[in-house]
Amino acid sequence: MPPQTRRTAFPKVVIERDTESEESSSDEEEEENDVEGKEEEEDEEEVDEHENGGTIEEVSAPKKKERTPITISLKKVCKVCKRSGHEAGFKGATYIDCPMKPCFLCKMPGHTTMNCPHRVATEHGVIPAPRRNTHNSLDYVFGRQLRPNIPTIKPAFVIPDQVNCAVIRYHSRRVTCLEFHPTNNNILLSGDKKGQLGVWDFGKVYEKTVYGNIHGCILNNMKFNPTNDGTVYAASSDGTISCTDLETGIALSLMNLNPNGWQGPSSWRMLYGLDINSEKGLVLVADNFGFLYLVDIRSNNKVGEAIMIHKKGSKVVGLHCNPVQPDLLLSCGNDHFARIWDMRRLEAGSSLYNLAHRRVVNSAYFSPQSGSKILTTSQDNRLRVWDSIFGNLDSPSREIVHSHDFNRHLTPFRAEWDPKDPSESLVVIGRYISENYNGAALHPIDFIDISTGQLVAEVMDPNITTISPVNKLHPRDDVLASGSSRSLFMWRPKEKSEIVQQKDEKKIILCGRAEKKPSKKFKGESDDSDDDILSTKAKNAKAKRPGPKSTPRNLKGKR
DNA sequence: AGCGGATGATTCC
DNA sequence: TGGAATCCCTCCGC
Repeated sequence: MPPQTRRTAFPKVVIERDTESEESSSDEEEEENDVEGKEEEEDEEEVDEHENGGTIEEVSAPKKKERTPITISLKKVCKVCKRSGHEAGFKGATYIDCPMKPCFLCKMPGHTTMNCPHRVATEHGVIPAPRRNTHNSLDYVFGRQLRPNIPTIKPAFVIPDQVNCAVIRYHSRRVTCLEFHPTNNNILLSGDKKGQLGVWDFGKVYEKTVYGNIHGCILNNMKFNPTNDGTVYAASSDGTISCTDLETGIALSLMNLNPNGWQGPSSWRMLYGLDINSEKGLVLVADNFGFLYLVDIRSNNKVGEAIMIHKKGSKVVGLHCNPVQPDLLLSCGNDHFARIWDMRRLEAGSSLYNLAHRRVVNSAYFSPQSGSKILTTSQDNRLRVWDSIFGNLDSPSREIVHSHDFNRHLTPFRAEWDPKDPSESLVVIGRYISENYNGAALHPIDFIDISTGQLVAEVMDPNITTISPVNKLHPRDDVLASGSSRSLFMWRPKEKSEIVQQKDEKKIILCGRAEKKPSKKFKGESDDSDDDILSTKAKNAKAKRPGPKSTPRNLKGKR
Protein backbone atom coordinates (compact mmCIF):
# COMPACT_ATOMS: atom_id res chain seq x y z
CA MET A 1 0.00 0.00 0.00
CA PRO A 2 1.26 3.44 -0.65
CA PRO A 3 2.43 5.48 2.25
CA GLN A 4 -0.18 7.63 3.79
CA THR A 5 0.05 11.28 3.21
CA ARG A 6 0.59 13.41 6.22
CA ARG A 7 -2.44 14.18 8.16
CA THR A 8 -3.29 17.74 8.73
CA ALA A 9 -4.62 17.78 12.24
CA PHE A 10 -3.48 21.17 13.22
CA PRO A 11 -5.24 23.08 15.91
CA LYS A 12 -7.55 25.53 14.36
CA VAL A 13 -6.27 29.01 14.78
CA VAL A 14 -8.18 31.94 13.55
CA ILE A 15 -5.86 34.64 12.48
CA GLU A 16 -7.24 38.01 13.09
CA ARG A 17 -7.18 39.86 9.88
CA ASP A 18 -6.63 43.37 8.88
CA THR A 19 -9.07 44.81 6.48
CA GLU A 20 -6.73 44.61 3.58
CA SER A 21 -4.92 41.41 4.38
CA GLU A 22 -5.77 38.74 1.97
CA GLU A 23 -6.50 35.12 2.44
CA SER A 24 -6.65 33.25 5.63
CA SER A 25 -4.40 30.30 5.81
CA SER A 26 -6.28 28.22 8.22
CA ASP A 27 -9.75 27.49 7.12
CA GLU A 28 -9.55 24.08 5.73
CA GLU A 29 -9.16 21.80 8.63
CA GLU A 30 -12.12 19.64 8.23
CA GLU A 31 -11.15 16.03 8.32
CA GLU A 32 -10.16 13.72 11.08
CA ASN A 33 -9.55 15.89 14.03
CA ASP A 34 -8.77 13.31 16.62
CA VAL A 35 -7.81 16.00 19.02
CA GLU A 36 -9.18 14.89 22.27
CA GLY A 37 -7.29 16.66 24.94
CA LYS A 38 -5.75 19.52 23.16
CA GLU A 39 -4.07 21.93 25.41
CA GLU A 40 -4.29 24.94 23.29
CA GLU A 41 -7.56 26.67 22.82
CA GLU A 42 -8.13 26.36 19.21
CA ASP A 43 -10.97 28.70 19.05
CA GLU A 44 -9.55 32.02 18.01
CA GLU A 45 -7.76 34.17 20.44
CA GLU A 46 -8.75 37.75 20.81
CA VAL A 47 -5.37 39.30 20.74
CA ASP A 48 -6.27 42.43 22.51
CA GLU A 49 -7.73 41.84 25.85
CA HIS A 50 -6.25 39.23 28.08
CA GLU A 51 -2.82 39.04 26.60
CA ASN A 52 -0.71 41.35 28.61
CA GLY A 53 2.15 41.25 26.22
CA GLY A 54 0.55 43.62 23.81
CA THR A 55 2.98 46.12 22.53
CA ILE A 56 2.31 49.62 21.54
CA GLU A 57 3.21 49.72 17.96
CA GLU A 58 3.54 52.55 15.62
CA VAL A 59 2.38 51.67 12.23
CA SER A 60 3.90 54.46 10.35
CA ALA A 61 2.81 54.06 6.80
CA PRO A 62 5.63 51.88 5.57
CA LYS A 63 3.47 50.51 2.83
CA LYS A 64 2.58 52.72 0.00
CA LYS A 65 -1.03 51.74 -0.14
CA GLU A 66 -1.54 52.17 3.55
CA ARG A 67 -3.66 54.90 4.99
CA THR A 68 -1.55 57.92 5.66
CA PRO A 69 -1.44 58.97 9.28
CA ILE A 70 0.44 57.35 12.07
CA THR A 71 -1.83 55.09 13.99
CA ILE A 72 -1.17 53.65 17.37
CA SER A 73 -2.28 50.16 17.94
CA LEU A 74 -2.36 48.08 21.06
CA LYS A 75 -2.52 44.95 19.03
CA LYS A 76 0.30 42.51 18.91
CA VAL A 77 2.28 42.71 15.76
CA CYS A 78 3.64 39.95 13.66
CA LYS A 79 7.23 39.38 14.65
CA VAL A 80 8.13 38.56 11.08
CA CYS A 81 6.66 41.44 9.13
CA LYS A 82 5.92 43.81 12.01
CA ARG A 83 2.40 44.40 10.85
CA SER A 84 -0.62 44.01 13.00
CA GLY A 85 -3.64 41.89 12.34
CA HIS A 86 -1.89 38.58 12.51
CA GLU A 87 0.89 36.92 14.41
CA ALA A 88 3.53 34.49 13.33
CA GLY A 89 5.09 32.01 15.68
CA PHE A 90 4.20 29.00 17.73
CA LYS A 91 0.70 28.50 18.95
CA GLY A 92 1.27 25.55 21.16
CA ALA A 93 3.21 23.11 19.06
CA THR A 94 2.02 24.46 15.76
CA TYR A 95 3.86 27.17 13.96
CA ILE A 96 1.78 29.81 12.25
CA ASP A 97 3.48 31.37 9.28
CA CYS A 98 3.34 35.03 8.51
CA PRO A 99 0.88 35.24 5.61
CA MET A 100 2.83 38.14 4.14
CA LYS A 101 5.78 35.92 3.39
CA PRO A 102 6.20 33.26 0.76
CA CYS A 103 5.56 29.73 1.88
CA PHE A 104 8.35 28.57 4.16
CA LEU A 105 8.31 25.16 2.54
CA CYS A 106 8.17 25.65 -1.22
CA LYS A 107 9.08 29.36 -1.23
CA MET A 108 6.17 30.25 -3.46
CA PRO A 109 3.97 33.23 -2.55
CA GLY A 110 0.24 33.09 -2.10
CA HIS A 111 -0.02 30.50 0.63
CA THR A 112 1.63 29.47 3.86
CA THR A 113 3.21 26.20 4.90
CA MET A 114 0.00 25.25 6.57
CA ASN A 115 -1.81 24.86 3.28
CA CYS A 116 1.13 24.35 0.97
CA PRO A 117 0.27 21.65 -1.56
CA HIS A 118 3.64 20.03 -0.93
CA ARG A 119 2.83 19.54 2.71
CA VAL A 120 -0.26 17.53 2.08
CA ALA A 121 1.22 15.28 -0.56
CA THR A 122 4.93 15.32 -0.98
CA GLU A 123 4.91 14.07 -4.48
CA HIS A 124 2.58 16.81 -5.57
CA GLY A 125 5.18 19.09 -7.02
CA VAL A 126 7.67 16.56 -8.20
CA ILE A 127 8.82 17.32 -11.66
CA PRO A 128 8.69 14.13 -13.69
CA ALA A 129 11.71 12.85 -15.48
CA PRO A 130 12.02 13.87 -19.09
CA ARG A 131 12.79 10.48 -20.52
CA ARG A 132 15.14 11.61 -23.16
CA ASN A 133 17.77 9.38 -24.52
CA THR A 134 20.56 11.52 -25.63
CA HIS A 135 24.18 10.78 -25.65
CA ASN A 136 26.64 12.99 -23.99
CA SER A 137 30.31 12.90 -23.33
CA LEU A 138 29.81 10.96 -20.13
CA ASP A 139 28.02 8.27 -22.00
CA TYR A 140 30.71 8.10 -24.54
CA VAL A 141 33.61 7.97 -22.14
CA PHE A 142 32.31 5.96 -19.24
CA GLY A 143 29.21 4.25 -20.42
CA ARG A 144 30.60 0.82 -20.93
CA GLN A 145 32.23 0.58 -17.55
CA LEU A 146 29.43 2.17 -15.60
CA ARG A 147 26.21 1.05 -17.18
CA PRO A 148 24.26 -0.08 -14.18
CA ASN A 149 22.20 -3.14 -13.75
CA ILE A 150 19.54 -1.89 -11.46
CA PRO A 151 16.87 -4.37 -10.48
CA THR A 152 13.43 -3.27 -11.49
CA ILE A 153 11.66 -4.66 -8.46
CA LYS A 154 12.14 -2.63 -5.38
CA PRO A 155 12.56 -4.51 -2.16
CA ALA A 156 10.62 -3.47 0.89
CA PHE A 157 12.21 -0.61 2.66
CA VAL A 158 13.21 -1.31 6.23
CA ILE A 159 12.98 1.84 8.26
CA PRO A 160 14.95 2.26 11.48
CA ASP A 161 12.24 4.15 13.29
CA GLN A 162 12.88 3.57 16.98
CA VAL A 163 15.56 5.16 19.07
CA ASN A 164 17.74 2.32 20.18
CA CYS A 165 20.39 4.18 22.06
CA ALA A 166 21.63 7.69 22.41
CA VAL A 167 24.43 9.72 23.75
CA ILE A 168 24.05 13.25 24.75
CA ARG A 169 26.54 15.90 25.76
CA TYR A 170 29.08 13.84 24.02
CA HIS A 171 30.02 16.76 21.88
CA SER A 172 30.20 20.21 23.31
CA ARG A 173 29.14 21.79 20.06
CA ARG A 174 26.70 20.73 17.40
CA VAL A 175 27.42 17.64 15.37
CA THR A 176 28.57 18.32 11.82
CA CYS A 177 29.25 14.93 10.30
CA LEU A 178 28.92 11.21 10.91
CA GLU A 179 30.67 8.18 9.52
CA PHE A 180 30.18 4.48 10.16
CA HIS A 181 33.22 2.29 10.47
CA PRO A 182 33.74 0.35 7.23
CA THR A 183 34.23 -3.03 8.90
CA ASN A 184 33.33 -2.79 12.58
CA ASN A 185 29.55 -2.70 12.65
CA ASN A 186 29.25 -0.94 15.97
CA ILE A 187 31.52 2.04 15.58
CA LEU A 188 30.26 5.47 14.71
CA LEU A 189 32.50 8.46 14.20
CA SER A 190 31.18 11.94 14.72
CA GLY A 191 32.66 15.35 14.13
CA ASP A 192 31.55 18.60 15.64
CA LYS A 193 31.73 22.31 15.19
CA LYS A 194 34.56 22.61 17.63
CA GLY A 195 36.66 20.20 15.60
CA GLN A 196 36.35 17.29 17.99
CA LEU A 197 36.22 13.75 16.73
CA GLY A 198 34.07 11.25 18.60
CA VAL A 199 34.41 7.50 18.43
CA TRP A 200 31.37 5.73 19.82
CA ASP A 201 30.98 1.99 20.22
CA PHE A 202 27.21 1.96 20.19
CA GLY A 203 27.21 -1.79 20.70
CA LYS A 204 28.65 -1.21 24.13
CA VAL A 205 26.79 1.98 24.58
CA TYR A 206 28.95 3.59 27.20
CA GLU A 207 32.19 3.20 25.30
CA LYS A 208 33.15 6.41 23.70
CA THR A 209 36.20 8.53 23.15
CA VAL A 210 36.53 12.14 22.15
CA TYR A 211 39.63 13.45 20.51
CA GLY A 212 39.75 17.16 21.05
CA ASN A 213 43.16 18.17 19.87
CA ILE A 214 43.00 17.25 16.22
CA HIS A 215 41.34 20.34 14.82
CA GLY A 216 40.81 23.86 16.01
CA CYS A 217 37.37 24.40 14.54
CA ILE A 218 34.63 22.83 12.47
CA LEU A 219 35.24 19.32 11.29
CA ASN A 220 33.45 19.54 7.98
CA ASN A 221 33.89 16.11 6.44
CA MET A 222 35.63 12.87 7.19
CA LYS A 223 36.30 9.60 5.46
CA PHE A 224 37.92 6.35 6.45
CA ASN A 225 41.14 5.35 4.85
CA PRO A 226 40.08 2.60 2.43
CA THR A 227 43.37 0.79 2.78
CA ASN A 228 43.56 0.99 6.56
CA ASP A 229 40.29 1.24 8.41
CA GLY A 230 42.06 2.12 11.61
CA THR A 231 42.60 5.64 10.35
CA VAL A 232 40.34 8.48 9.23
CA TYR A 233 40.91 11.56 7.18
CA ALA A 234 39.16 14.77 8.11
CA ALA A 235 38.89 18.24 6.63
CA SER A 236 38.44 21.20 8.90
CA SER A 237 37.78 24.92 8.77
CA ASP A 238 41.12 25.34 10.47
CA GLY A 239 42.55 24.70 7.02
CA THR A 240 44.15 21.36 7.73
CA ILE A 241 43.61 17.76 6.72
CA SER A 242 44.14 15.28 9.51
CA CYS A 243 44.79 11.59 9.40
CA THR A 244 43.95 10.12 12.77
CA ASP A 245 44.75 6.73 14.20
CA LEU A 246 41.56 5.75 15.99
CA GLU A 247 43.30 3.59 18.56
CA THR A 248 45.86 6.06 19.71
CA GLY A 249 44.22 9.30 18.72
CA ILE A 250 47.47 10.40 17.19
CA ALA A 251 46.78 12.65 14.26
CA LEU A 252 48.97 13.48 11.36
CA SER A 253 48.47 16.77 9.60
CA LEU A 254 48.64 16.26 5.86
CA MET A 255 48.21 19.82 4.81
CA ASN A 256 47.91 23.22 6.38
CA LEU A 257 46.50 26.03 4.29
CA ASN A 258 47.17 28.64 6.95
CA PRO A 259 50.83 28.17 7.83
CA ASN A 260 51.14 31.80 8.87
CA GLY A 261 48.20 31.75 11.19
CA TRP A 262 45.39 34.21 11.31
CA GLN A 263 45.88 37.13 8.96
CA GLY A 264 42.27 38.17 8.79
CA PRO A 265 39.15 36.62 7.33
CA SER A 266 39.97 37.40 3.74
CA SER A 267 43.01 35.16 3.74
CA TRP A 268 41.99 32.41 6.14
CA ARG A 269 41.42 29.25 4.18
CA MET A 270 39.03 26.59 5.31
CA LEU A 271 38.62 23.03 4.07
CA TYR A 272 35.15 21.71 3.44
CA GLY A 273 34.71 18.96 0.86
CA LEU A 274 36.71 15.78 1.30
CA ASP A 275 36.79 12.39 -0.35
CA ILE A 276 39.23 9.60 -1.02
CA ASN A 277 40.02 8.09 -4.36
CA SER A 278 41.53 4.79 -3.39
CA GLU A 279 42.29 3.68 -6.94
CA LYS A 280 44.41 6.71 -7.48
CA GLY A 281 45.66 6.84 -3.92
CA LEU A 282 44.49 10.39 -3.39
CA VAL A 283 42.84 12.45 -0.74
CA LEU A 284 40.76 15.19 -2.34
CA VAL A 285 39.85 18.31 -0.40
CA ALA A 286 38.33 21.62 -1.37
CA ASP A 287 38.40 25.00 0.30
CA ASN A 288 36.28 28.10 0.77
CA PHE A 289 37.83 29.95 -2.16
CA GLY A 290 36.78 27.50 -4.84
CA PHE A 291 39.93 25.37 -4.99
CA LEU A 292 40.55 21.66 -5.05
CA TYR A 293 43.69 20.09 -3.61
CA LEU A 294 45.01 16.60 -4.15
CA VAL A 295 47.19 14.80 -1.62
CA ASP A 296 48.98 11.54 -2.24
CA ILE A 297 48.03 9.01 0.42
CA ARG A 298 51.35 7.23 0.52
CA SER A 299 53.70 10.16 0.57
CA ASN A 300 51.32 12.62 2.22
CA ASN A 301 52.50 15.14 -0.33
CA LYS A 302 50.43 17.57 -2.25
CA VAL A 303 50.00 16.57 -5.88
CA GLY A 304 50.19 19.41 -8.34
CA GLU A 305 48.72 22.82 -7.76
CA ALA A 306 45.35 23.79 -6.42
CA ILE A 307 42.69 23.81 -9.11
CA MET A 308 39.79 26.23 -9.16
CA ILE A 309 36.76 24.03 -9.58
CA HIS A 310 34.04 26.44 -8.44
CA LYS A 311 33.48 30.15 -8.67
CA LYS A 312 36.40 32.08 -7.33
CA GLY A 313 35.94 32.88 -3.68
CA SER A 314 33.07 30.44 -3.15
CA LYS A 315 32.97 27.50 -0.79
CA VAL A 316 33.25 24.02 -2.19
CA VAL A 317 31.32 22.09 0.43
CA GLY A 318 31.14 18.65 -1.12
CA LEU A 319 33.32 16.23 -3.06
CA HIS A 320 32.38 12.73 -4.10
CA CYS A 321 34.32 10.21 -6.14
CA ASN A 322 32.24 7.88 -8.25
CA PRO A 323 32.08 4.49 -6.52
CA VAL A 324 32.41 2.60 -9.79
CA GLN A 325 34.40 4.80 -12.09
CA PRO A 326 37.41 6.37 -10.35
CA ASP A 327 37.86 8.93 -13.08
CA LEU A 328 34.61 10.67 -12.21
CA LEU A 329 34.39 13.33 -9.55
CA LEU A 330 31.37 15.28 -8.33
CA SER A 331 31.69 18.58 -6.52
CA CYS A 332 29.22 21.09 -5.18
CA GLY A 333 29.27 24.39 -3.45
CA ASN A 334 28.11 27.89 -2.80
CA ASP A 335 28.16 28.99 -6.40
CA HIS A 336 24.85 27.14 -6.80
CA PHE A 337 26.36 24.40 -8.92
CA ALA A 338 27.18 20.76 -8.68
CA ARG A 339 29.84 19.87 -11.20
CA ILE A 340 30.99 16.62 -12.76
CA TRP A 341 34.68 16.26 -13.52
CA ASP A 342 37.01 13.88 -15.28
CA MET A 343 39.91 13.27 -12.92
CA ARG A 344 42.20 12.87 -15.89
CA ARG A 345 41.54 16.39 -16.98
CA LEU A 346 41.20 18.53 -13.91
CA GLU A 347 41.61 22.18 -14.65
CA ALA A 348 39.61 25.30 -14.12
CA GLY A 349 36.60 25.38 -16.40
CA SER A 350 37.01 21.84 -17.69
CA SER A 351 34.06 20.27 -15.90
CA LEU A 352 32.10 17.75 -17.94
CA TYR A 353 28.79 19.01 -16.65
CA ASN A 354 27.48 21.80 -14.49
CA LEU A 355 24.26 21.09 -12.67
CA ALA A 356 22.53 24.37 -11.89
CA HIS A 357 20.61 25.00 -8.69
CA ARG A 358 18.70 27.99 -7.44
CA ARG A 359 20.62 28.19 -4.19
CA VAL A 360 23.70 26.79 -2.49
CA VAL A 361 24.19 23.06 -2.95
CA ASN A 362 24.82 21.46 0.44
CA SER A 363 25.68 18.05 -0.93
CA ALA A 364 25.94 16.11 -4.17
CA TYR A 365 26.38 12.36 -4.20
CA PHE A 366 26.61 9.68 -6.83
CA SER A 367 24.40 6.73 -6.01
CA PRO A 368 26.30 4.30 -3.82
CA GLN A 369 26.18 1.11 -5.89
CA SER A 370 25.93 1.84 -9.58
CA GLY A 371 27.26 5.35 -9.33
CA SER A 372 24.96 6.34 -12.14
CA LYS A 373 22.47 8.54 -10.29
CA ILE A 374 23.06 11.88 -8.69
CA LEU A 375 21.31 13.27 -5.65
CA THR A 376 21.73 16.85 -4.48
CA THR A 377 20.44 18.83 -1.52
CA SER A 378 20.05 22.52 -2.15
CA GLN A 379 19.14 25.39 0.12
CA ASP A 380 16.14 26.19 -2.04
CA ASN A 381 14.31 23.42 -0.17
CA ARG A 382 14.53 20.96 -3.00
CA LEU A 383 16.17 17.62 -3.49
CA ARG A 384 17.24 17.05 -7.05
CA VAL A 385 17.70 13.71 -8.69
CA TRP A 386 19.37 12.88 -11.96
CA ASP A 387 18.38 9.33 -12.81
CA SER A 388 21.31 8.62 -15.04
CA ILE A 389 24.49 10.45 -15.69
CA PHE A 390 24.22 9.05 -19.20
CA GLY A 391 20.90 10.71 -19.77
CA ASN A 392 20.19 14.33 -20.30
CA LEU A 393 21.84 16.28 -17.55
CA ASP A 394 20.50 19.66 -18.58
CA SER A 395 17.75 19.42 -16.03
CA PRO A 396 17.17 17.11 -13.10
CA SER A 397 14.93 14.10 -13.51
CA ARG A 398 13.01 15.17 -10.43
CA GLU A 399 12.86 18.01 -7.97
CA ILE A 400 11.39 17.09 -4.63
CA VAL A 401 10.20 19.87 -2.38
CA HIS A 402 11.31 19.18 1.15
CA SER A 403 11.90 21.42 4.17
CA HIS A 404 15.62 21.64 4.82
CA ASP A 405 16.23 25.36 4.87
CA PHE A 406 19.52 26.93 5.57
CA ASN A 407 19.94 28.31 9.06
CA ARG A 408 23.29 29.61 10.14
CA HIS A 409 22.93 27.93 13.50
CA LEU A 410 22.31 24.51 12.06
CA THR A 411 24.59 22.11 10.29
CA PRO A 412 23.51 22.16 6.64
CA PHE A 413 21.13 19.35 5.75
CA ARG A 414 22.33 16.64 3.40
CA ALA A 415 20.20 13.95 1.88
CA GLU A 416 22.00 10.62 2.21
CA TRP A 417 21.50 7.48 0.18
CA ASP A 418 20.70 4.18 1.83
CA PRO A 419 23.83 2.26 0.82
CA LYS A 420 21.98 -1.04 1.23
CA ASP A 421 19.13 -0.30 -1.12
CA PRO A 422 19.80 -2.13 -4.39
CA SER A 423 17.27 0.00 -6.20
CA GLU A 424 19.10 3.16 -5.15
CA SER A 425 15.92 4.98 -4.35
CA LEU A 426 15.75 5.28 -0.57
CA VAL A 427 17.16 8.44 0.89
CA VAL A 428 17.19 9.93 4.37
CA ILE A 429 17.16 13.59 5.31
CA GLY A 430 16.19 15.54 8.41
CA ARG A 431 13.32 17.98 8.28
CA TYR A 432 13.62 21.59 9.35
CA ILE A 433 9.99 22.49 9.68
CA SER A 434 8.25 21.19 12.73
CA GLU A 435 4.95 19.47 12.98
CA ASN A 436 2.54 19.08 15.83
CA TYR A 437 2.71 15.48 16.96
CA ASN A 438 0.30 14.98 19.80
CA GLY A 439 1.05 18.37 21.20
CA ALA A 440 4.80 18.38 20.73
CA ALA A 441 6.59 20.29 18.03
CA LEU A 442 8.94 17.73 16.58
CA HIS A 443 11.23 17.72 13.59
CA PRO A 444 11.10 14.28 11.98
CA ILE A 445 13.74 12.55 9.93
CA ASP A 446 12.29 11.78 6.53
CA PHE A 447 12.79 8.74 4.36
CA ILE A 448 12.05 9.58 0.77
CA ASP A 449 11.73 7.39 -2.28
CA ILE A 450 13.53 9.57 -4.77
CA SER A 451 12.20 7.59 -7.72
CA THR A 452 8.71 8.87 -6.96
CA GLY A 453 9.22 11.70 -4.52
CA GLN A 454 7.05 9.96 -1.99
CA LEU A 455 7.58 10.26 1.71
CA VAL A 456 8.13 6.67 2.76
CA ALA A 457 8.46 7.30 6.47
CA GLU A 458 8.94 10.08 8.93
CA VAL A 459 10.58 9.04 12.14
CA MET A 460 10.70 10.98 15.34
CA ASP A 461 10.85 10.51 19.06
CA PRO A 462 9.26 12.72 21.70
CA ASN A 463 12.62 12.98 23.43
CA ILE A 464 14.24 14.55 20.41
CA THR A 465 12.93 18.06 20.22
CA THR A 466 15.83 19.47 18.26
CA ILE A 467 16.34 19.38 14.51
CA SER A 468 18.40 16.47 13.16
CA PRO A 469 20.26 17.78 10.14
CA VAL A 470 22.94 15.08 10.12
CA ASN A 471 21.94 11.54 9.27
CA LYS A 472 23.69 8.47 8.01
CA LEU A 473 22.44 5.00 7.22
CA HIS A 474 24.57 2.03 8.16
CA PRO A 475 26.39 0.37 5.25
CA ARG A 476 25.26 -3.13 6.27
CA ASP A 477 22.76 -3.05 9.14
CA ASP A 478 19.29 -1.58 9.40
CA VAL A 479 20.56 1.24 11.51
CA LEU A 480 20.26 4.98 11.25
CA ALA A 481 22.59 7.35 13.04
CA SER A 482 21.57 10.92 13.50
CA GLY A 483 23.18 13.98 14.93
CA SER A 484 20.82 16.47 16.48
CA SER A 485 22.39 19.52 18.02
CA ARG A 486 25.10 18.07 20.27
CA SER A 487 23.50 14.66 20.63
CA LEU A 488 23.83 11.39 18.80
CA PHE A 489 21.04 8.91 18.27
CA MET A 490 20.94 5.41 16.88
CA TRP A 491 17.74 4.12 15.40
CA ARG A 492 16.69 0.58 14.59
CA PRO A 493 13.51 -0.91 13.20
CA LYS A 494 10.96 -1.40 15.91
CA GLU A 495 11.08 -5.19 15.91
CA LYS A 496 14.82 -5.29 16.22
CA SER A 497 14.83 -2.77 18.98
CA GLU A 498 12.52 -4.94 20.99
CA ILE A 499 14.67 -7.97 20.52
CA VAL A 500 17.66 -6.10 21.71
CA GLN A 501 15.74 -4.83 24.65
CA GLN A 502 14.98 -8.31 25.89
CA LYS A 503 18.48 -9.44 25.42
CA ASP A 504 20.28 -6.58 26.97
CA GLU A 505 18.12 -4.04 28.60
CA LYS A 506 20.90 -1.59 29.13
CA LYS A 507 21.06 -0.91 25.48
CA ILE A 508 17.70 0.72 25.44
CA ILE A 509 18.63 4.02 26.73
CA LEU A 510 17.52 7.51 26.25
CA CYS A 511 18.99 10.71 27.33
CA GLY A 512 17.45 13.47 29.30
CA ARG A 513 19.10 16.47 27.83
CA ALA A 514 17.38 16.31 24.54
CA GLU A 515 14.20 17.21 26.28
CA LYS A 516 13.23 20.75 26.87
CA LYS A 517 12.22 20.01 30.41
CA PRO A 518 13.73 16.87 31.81
CA SER A 519 11.68 15.45 34.61
CA LYS A 520 13.13 16.51 37.93
CA LYS A 521 13.43 13.00 39.10
CA PHE A 522 16.01 12.23 36.51
CA LYS A 523 17.60 15.55 36.16
CA GLY A 524 19.54 15.23 39.36
CA GLU A 525 20.55 11.77 38.60
CA SER A 526 21.86 12.59 35.21
CA ASP A 527 23.80 15.54 36.46
CA ASP A 528 26.39 13.57 38.27
CA SER A 529 27.16 11.26 35.45
CA ASP A 530 29.10 12.92 32.76
CA ASP A 531 27.58 11.21 29.85
CA ASP A 532 23.95 11.75 30.63
CA ILE A 533 22.75 8.42 29.55
CA LEU A 534 19.53 7.43 31.17
CA SER A 535 18.18 4.00 31.63
CA THR A 536 15.09 2.31 30.41
CA LYS A 537 13.42 3.35 33.58
CA ALA A 538 14.01 6.94 32.74
CA LYS A 539 12.39 6.46 29.42
CA ASN A 540 9.38 4.86 30.93
CA ALA A 541 9.07 7.47 33.59
CA LYS A 542 9.27 10.18 31.04
CA ALA A 543 6.64 8.59 28.95
CA LYS A 544 4.23 9.30 31.78
CA ARG A 545 4.90 12.96 31.76
CA PRO A 546 2.36 15.22 30.23
CA GLY A 547 3.21 16.08 26.71
CA PRO A 548 3.60 13.53 23.99
CA LYS A 549 1.40 10.80 25.29
CA SER A 550 2.60 8.04 23.15
CA THR A 551 5.33 7.55 20.71
CA PRO A 552 4.15 9.37 17.67
CA ARG A 553 3.13 7.21 14.84
CA ASN A 554 5.37 6.39 12.01
CA LEU A 555 4.40 6.03 8.47
CA LYS A 556 5.29 2.58 7.46
CA GLY A 557 5.59 2.74 3.78
CA LYS A 558 6.76 -0.74 3.10
CA ARG A 559 5.87 -2.46 0.00
C1' DA B 1 11.16 32.48 31.64
C1' DG B 2 13.32 35.59 29.05
C1' DC B 3 17.28 37.10 26.85
C1' DG B 4 21.80 37.17 24.43
C1' DG B 5 25.19 35.14 21.61
C1' DA B 6 27.05 32.41 17.94
C1' DT B 7 27.14 33.54 13.04
C1' DG B 8 26.16 32.38 7.05
C1' DA B 9 23.80 33.36 2.67
C1' DT B 10 21.79 36.97 0.30
C1' DT B 11 20.43 41.46 -1.02
C1' DC B 12 21.04 46.12 -1.38
C1' DC B 13 23.56 50.20 -2.10
C1' DT C 1 33.17 45.13 -5.60
C1' DG C 2 32.55 45.10 -0.70
C1' DG C 3 30.39 46.21 3.53
C1' DA C 4 26.08 46.63 5.99
C1' DA C 5 21.56 45.14 6.77
C1' DT C 6 18.45 41.43 6.70
C1' DC C 7 16.80 36.86 7.11
C1' DC C 8 13.77 35.29 11.36
C1' DC C 9 9.67 27.53 12.91
C1' DT C 10 17.87 27.29 16.54
C1' DC C 11 19.73 26.04 20.80
C1' DC C 12 21.90 26.55 24.89
C1' DG C 13 23.08 28.64 29.05
C1' DC C 14 22.67 32.21 32.23
